[in-house]
Amino acid sequence: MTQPARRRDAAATRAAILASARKAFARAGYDGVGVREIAAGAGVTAMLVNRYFGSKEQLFAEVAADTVRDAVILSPENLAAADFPAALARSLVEVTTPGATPLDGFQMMLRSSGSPKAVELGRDLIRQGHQAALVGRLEGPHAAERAGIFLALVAGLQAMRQTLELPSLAEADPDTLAGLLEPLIRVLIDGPACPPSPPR
Amino acid sequence: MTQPARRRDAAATRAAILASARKAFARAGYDGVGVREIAAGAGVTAMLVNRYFGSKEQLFAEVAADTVRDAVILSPENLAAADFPAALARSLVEVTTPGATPLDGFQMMLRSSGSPKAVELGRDLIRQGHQAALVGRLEGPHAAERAGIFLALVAGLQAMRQTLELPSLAEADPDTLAGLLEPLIRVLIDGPACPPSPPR
DNA sequence: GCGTCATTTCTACACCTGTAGACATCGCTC
DNA sequence: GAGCGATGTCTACAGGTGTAGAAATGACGC
Repeated sequence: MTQPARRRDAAATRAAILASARKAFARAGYDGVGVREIAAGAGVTAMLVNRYFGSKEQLFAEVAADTVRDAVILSPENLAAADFPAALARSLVEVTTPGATPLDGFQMMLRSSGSPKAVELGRDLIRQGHQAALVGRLEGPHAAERAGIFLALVAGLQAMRQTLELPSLAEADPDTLAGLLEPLIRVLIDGPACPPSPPR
Repeated sequence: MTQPARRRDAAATRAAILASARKAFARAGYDGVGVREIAAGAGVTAMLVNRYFGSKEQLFAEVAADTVRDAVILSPENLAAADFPAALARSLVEVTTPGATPLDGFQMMLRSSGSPKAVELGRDLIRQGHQAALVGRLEGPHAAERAGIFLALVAGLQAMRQTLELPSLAEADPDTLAGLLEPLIRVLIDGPACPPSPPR
């Protein structure tokens, strides 16, 4: 199964454990996966996991921090996009597509939400990572709340499309979905442009 | 601790177990709570739970079905409201307020999303319960997708406000939040009224 | 008052969990 | 080639899980 090419390489082993853990945590959540299973996915023994990361909890913390760092929705490209709402809508659909799992961070946190420690960790990571980046990009009042609503939309879509696999969203046409989401996000970012006064 | 008033009452005992399970599942998710804990909350023994419900899984199924039946967002009053989007926004904020837990169904499903069986159950319940009701109320194209997006918004807000307790949403002013959500929901329900062509 | 059945509890069993300590083995350096 | 530290495995342990069967205890009808 696991290629025995790497015989004794601490860095590679560590990375293999991290990768296996990330996949496993995203699939089953903190409580849903055991250390032995993670270790088997990396081709090592359970004890080695604790030897490298101290404990399952610390391993989870490291994985969670990685997922936040690798986030793609609020990437520099998107944050600098000319049409910010459109870029967000497109990324949002891509990132929550059932098959692909480029953004496993949110799903991992949602699936781990039964564990208080995982929740606490996730709150801090999301606040310091995603929310801060988005608030910096928003203008107008209630930036924090609006950023939070956007993050809620991300989390909810992820939950409904990837975790719960609600058919109407999971099997929807990506372009249709993006087309429906774009005006929503536009309202959230630019404000309800139309009722008070037609801009431009 | 638990009042020994009820000595031998099958119906009351069953109800007590259901209530305890509902609270426990909403708090910690399917995997996060044990049968013994649920039983203790109802003042009985663990075995009685299995005797009444067959297994932990069947107990969860019954609890989940109850929460869907008791849902309040898509209540008949809201579905018949003159200003549908406004009513939804108001209920949405109420229902996802951190302290109160009137809608524990979504939170329960989110917290239980590590368990495949719980997920499958939740998908069917949400589809047959909430989504069907909302689709029936929507006009225009892509009603299923739009209903799904709204449900995603509900789930996401619940996750961010009650489960993760993201400060910018959990501690936000309810009226501010409702004011921000209303135009979003309006776009989702009435369509982007302004750019293409004023309907009606 | 007593039999009888529903209601409840006790004991127990495999199984799984995260983690600790002792042991083995590989690979580099001198 | 020998030594030695790093790297990895084995065995084990408490504790917890859901669940099955047997035993006991209550309440009701005759």
